[in-house]
Formats: sequence, C-alpha cells, structure tokens
Amino acid sequence: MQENTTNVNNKPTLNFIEEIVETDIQNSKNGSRVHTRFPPEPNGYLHIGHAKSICLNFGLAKKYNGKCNLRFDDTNPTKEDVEYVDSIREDVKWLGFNWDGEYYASDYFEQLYEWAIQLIKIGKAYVCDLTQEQMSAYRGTPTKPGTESPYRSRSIDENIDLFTRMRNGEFPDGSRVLRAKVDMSSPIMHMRDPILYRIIHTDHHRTGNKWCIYPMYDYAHGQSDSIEGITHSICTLEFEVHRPLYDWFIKTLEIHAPQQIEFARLNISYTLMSKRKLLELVNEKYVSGWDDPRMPTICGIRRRGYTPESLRNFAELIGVAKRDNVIDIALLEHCIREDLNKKAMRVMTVLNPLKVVIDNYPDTTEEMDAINNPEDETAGSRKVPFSKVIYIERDDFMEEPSKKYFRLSPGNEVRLRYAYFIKCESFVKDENGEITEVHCSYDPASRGGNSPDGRKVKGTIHWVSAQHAVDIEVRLFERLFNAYDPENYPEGGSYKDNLNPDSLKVINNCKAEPYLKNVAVLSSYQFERLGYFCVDQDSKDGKMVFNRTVSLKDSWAKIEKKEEK
RNA sequence: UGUCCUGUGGUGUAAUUGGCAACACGUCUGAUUCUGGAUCAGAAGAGUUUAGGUUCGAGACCUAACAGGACAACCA
Repeated sequence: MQENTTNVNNKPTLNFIEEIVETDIQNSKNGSRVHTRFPPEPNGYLHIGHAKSICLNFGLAKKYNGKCNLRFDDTNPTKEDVEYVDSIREDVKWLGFNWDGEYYASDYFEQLYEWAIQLIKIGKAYVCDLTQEQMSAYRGTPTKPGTESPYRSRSIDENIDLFTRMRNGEFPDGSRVLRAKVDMSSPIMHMRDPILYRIIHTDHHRTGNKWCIYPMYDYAHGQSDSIEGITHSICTLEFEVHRPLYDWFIKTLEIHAPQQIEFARLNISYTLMSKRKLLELVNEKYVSGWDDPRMPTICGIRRRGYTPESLRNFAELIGVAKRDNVIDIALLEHCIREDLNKKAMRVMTVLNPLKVVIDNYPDTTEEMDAINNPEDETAGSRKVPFSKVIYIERDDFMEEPSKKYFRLSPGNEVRLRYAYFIKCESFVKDENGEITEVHCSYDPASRGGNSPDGRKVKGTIHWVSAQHAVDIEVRLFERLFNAYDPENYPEGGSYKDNLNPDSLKVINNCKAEPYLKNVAVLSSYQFERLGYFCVDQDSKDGKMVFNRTVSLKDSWAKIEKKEEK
C-alpha cells in the first residue's frame, strides 16, 4: 500500500471525509462510534466506481475501528434480481472486505410502513390520486414553484384508509401514491411533496408477493441507515440535493440521525461508468458479458487479471474529494504493473512466431536455467528446454533495422534470454516477400547468456524451443472506447459510435514454454518483454487461454513513434 | 433565469486551518540492467478561475463576477 502523503508536521493528510469523522470522534458524536455501509441496488454488476465507494466505506470502518454493513437497496422489484445480489457479494469479498452485517432494505418494509402510518397521523403524508403527467405538471420546474395537489388536504382517516387499501392490493399500479407533505414551493425539487410509496404488483426477490406497495429510495434509504445505527452515510454527489429530504424524514420521525456525506464519483479516461449503458453493451452483445475483460466491472477487471491489492491501492491513490474528476487510465495500469511486477512469475512465450534455425547447434536438447522472478528471490528458478529450432517474436527481427534497433538483424548478434548469443547469418523469404525462416549461428561459449570474452550484446530477446512449445491462445485487449470521454459524441450520435472496433484481438497458435501447459485459472504471469497475462476461464485441458492484463512499459515503442515523425 | 455543489501543474490529490505550493501518475534526460521491464539519479511543468477587499503576510478569510456540475422517474 502506498504511503499517504504527509503534511508539514509529518502527520498523514486526511481526505475531507476522514476529517469529518475525526472531528465527530473527538466531539464524541454517536459515542465516538463509526459505522458506515455500502448500499448497492442489486440491479446490475458492480464496477470500478463502486470499488472506490467500497474501499472508502470499508476503509473508514477499518481505520477508525468501526463497522461497515453491506446493505442491498432493494426497493424496486421490477429491476432487481438475486443474480445481482450474488455477484455483488462475491465482488465485495474478492476485493478483500468482510461486512459486519448483511442487510436488505426489504428487511425494513414493515417498519417503514409503520413510519408511513405515523407520518399520516401527524399530518405529514397523504395519498395522492394525481396521474403521473398531472403530478409532473403540478411539480413545477426548478425555477418555477409547484402547485399543491387537490388531494393534499384529505383527512387523516381517509389517508389511513386509502393507504391501508393500497397495501391490501385494492388499487392497480400507478393509480395512487403516498406522498410526504413538505413544501410545493421549495426551491429544492425533492422537497415538493416527494413520493413515499408507489403501487407495484410485482413479486420481490426476497419478500415475494407479500407487498404490492414499495417505498421510494428517499424514503427507504435514510431510515434504513437510521435503523442500522449508521453514523456516516457516504454517497455520491448526485444525492447532495436529496440531503434536505434525508434530514427531514429523520427529524420528523425523531429517530437516530446518520450524517450524509457526498463525494465525487470516479471517472476514468476512455471508460464508460454508467450502469445502464454497461447493461446495454452486455444485452446488445458488444461485449461477451458482464465479465468481459474489457468491461470496467469488478468481475471484468478480475477476469482481466487485476488483483484486489492493485485495485485497493488505486482507490487509495485517487483520493476522495468533491470536485468532478477524470482519472488517467494510466494510473490504473500503473497500479497493476506495480503489483504484478513483484508477484508474477516470468515465463517465455512467443505471440507472433518466427522460426529460427541455429545451424551449428547439434540435434540435441538441453535445459537452461531461468529465474522465475528477479524481483522475488524466493520464487526460485526453473529449467527451460532449448534446441536447434526455436521461435522468436516476429518483431524481434528486422531485415533493415534502424540505428536504434537492438534486436536481431542480418549480421547482428543478440542474446537469447538465459541461453546463448546468436548471430543472424541469413534468412529465407517466400514468394510474397514474407520472411519465413532465419538462420543463425550460436556461440557455445556464451551458454547461460554471457560470453567469457566479455563481449557485449545490446539486445536480449525471448524464445521458445519449437519441438517443446505448447500452443496457447492469447487475447489482447485495447481500450473499449477510443474517445477520452465515451459519453461525448456528436449530436444525433451515440456513445456506441466511440466503441473501439479493435478492442479485442485473439491470437491463436502462440508458442509457450512447457511450464504453461496447465496452469490455474486466474493465475498471473509475466510473459517476458510482452506484458502481464492471466489464465482465462475458457482454458481447457491442453488448450490454455491467456488474457493480456496490461502490456509492459515499452520505451522501444516510444522511440519507434518518434522515428516515424 | 431558482437552489445546491465545485474551481490548485497535462491528470488526480495535498498544503492540519493565514507564513511565499507538496506528493503520485504521466512526460523528458541520464545511469544501470541477460526483460528497450524493474531499479536509481535528475529535469521540465502550476503562482492556485478573475477582480476587488481584510492582513505585515491569502491557495486558504470576505465580496462580486466568471466557468463547470447536480436537481423538474411512481429509478437508485
């Protein structure tokens, strides 16, 4: 974990939420207790924006010896499903967090109902028969005050009667709602008699057909927080304008008052974060599923090969504040490279094979010692078979090299990693001018990779022995969107116009050293000089599939780019 | 023509409460290296949206502008 930055007194700096929490602790607010919650609606898969919130809420609880609940905000049965509940539980766990209590807003339906009755009894809620269109017209606009509903002055008895019958299923969907009686002329739209309950004759994934009226978010969320004894209710900025209503319910009901605090949601360059649109990408098959490795979902990122540690570190690095932000995708990539550099075993694979024949090498096989991870001594070493015919990367040979090219070219000598120095003597082209084979000579004295005469070579390239190679499939991913902000598209267009048509490239028949013949799903490797790769769940016995998590930093690519100019 | 929120290097976050702006990513040098990786050393890059004001002193406090964002689902 990265160190926090420190201030002049060498104390770690706090984000604005930690500052609030520490002040509250000092003032013995809530008995100096800290209790947060992560409250997803089970209507989709979690994405990396949620990961920020998860790290924040669970992190706060951990830092201040408090608790953090997992609470499903399941107040809309038409959109929610157990499939999502399960995936959310899995994702939070995978990220490395254990919740103190697992709750559902639906656990509180009875209590919420009783409080609604209470509100009616004190004249703070009423049943309204306005149609949706009418209600919208009565509500006014942000700049124009609303008008009071003609049903606003119903008697308490009539309201109780109607609301009870709403619950009993006597009315069809949409025919009536229960509204709070607040202030139709408030400049805050949410205070213009917001809806508390609506009629939905749909089975709920937990309560079945017990209810046909369901509470709205504003009515359910704060009270759920209150019931659970939440002290700091942290949410994203778009709920800022809801806070007066959040406080109004708590105050009117005279129950425990959590403090709602809003922070700016995460945005990442070239990445789409809207749940609704991600669902669209899945439904319309632009991606293979929620866990497509190009998706910013937690399960997608996991399948891509990101580690929980790298994500937690990312959440730490991006900080928490209230201003709109766009995090450079390069920071995310930095986090996974940093983590995998320390952990991932090195291995040699050739993605785009070019056959190399070492003419003066005997027809035998020998085993070369290769270090498993230069960053981790305890990782040990392994044997890699070497023979007369090997594959190298097509990019590692150039017929007419530029002066800064250090790899194999006619007459040039390079090192085969952990093996020998080889020198290119000749090469063969087919009728299309494509190079099909390179012939080299090797220096037997350079075994292991160093020449006793102290001769230096500039380039070291990776290789795989042809007769020992195992075929693997490799999936290379590029960003899903070409646009810095995928949501920014010309008029009449769609965010889908920003989709990158080349975001997935599948390469078959890549050559790997034998070690990779059968490795565990989700395990990560560094393919030397190429990048970090992770075993995909589509792997079958004898046919491994690897996802490229992220490439290695490539300073050669930069030089190449410069030379093009 | 309402209410609320936010403006600090390219990006993000700091500056403990008023003492001449720090850290990370990115970028660029150079060293080193059996990964053009990693590592190490260094550099460039903001005078804090603007204008006033308070003060010996303002990124921070006050006022006013300007800019961006949120709010008008029986979604969350």
